[in-house]
Amino acid sequence: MLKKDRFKLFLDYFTRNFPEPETELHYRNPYELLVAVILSAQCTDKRINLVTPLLFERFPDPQSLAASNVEEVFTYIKSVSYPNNKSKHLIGMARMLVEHFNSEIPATVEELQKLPGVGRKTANVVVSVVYNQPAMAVDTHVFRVSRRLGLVPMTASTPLAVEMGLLKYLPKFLVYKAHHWLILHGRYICIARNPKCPECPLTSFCKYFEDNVKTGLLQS
DNA sequence: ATCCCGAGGG
DNA sequence: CCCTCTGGAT
Repeated sequence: MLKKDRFKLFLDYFTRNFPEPETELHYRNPYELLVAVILSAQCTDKRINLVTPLLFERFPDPQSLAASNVEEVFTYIKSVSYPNNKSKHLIGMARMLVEHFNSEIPATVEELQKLPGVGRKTANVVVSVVYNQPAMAVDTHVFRVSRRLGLVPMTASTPLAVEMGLLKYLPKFLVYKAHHWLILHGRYICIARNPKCPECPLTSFCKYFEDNVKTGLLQS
């Protein structure tokens, strides 16, 4: 099956069933989104939403965060994954924002990636959500699901390669939604181990299903 | 036990 | 490329 057709079937299904997917992270401005996304690595959005209200009350802007220290920030985020690393990242990020970016959140992936704790995935989420750019953030779900479905070639072995492969076929106005759709599918159906192929609505065009399950080599 | 919308360092 | 960071929910 041609990639173009796989994309069409994928987009049609989710457009019909999940027309308006949204970020579950709570935020009120670009600064808060950036902080929330940095915290969200290897952690559920619900857990992040539990700690950000107090965190944002104490540190409402980059200046207040930059003036603090890792020990204090740690006390606010100790219940999320990697609180030590993330405290350092948040302080370093805030200080760079104040010193080099006039305390404003950069609008390009390149500039965002200069910030401590901000990799390509986080940068893509920020420009996508805050600045409405057609950027595809490739996390573990997007990476795995895109490859299984056959939306990108198996030779796309890095997040960047998957990102480029997806952008090549996705209409710009659907990039943001496709990101959430791939995550939804990866979280609830196309899970990492023992994907729930029997309940999957996309097996008619899924490459993983075609290559593994359909032939009977894998049972799930 | 396994998984959560990763990033930095070696 | 691999390793480490590291808490909570299920």
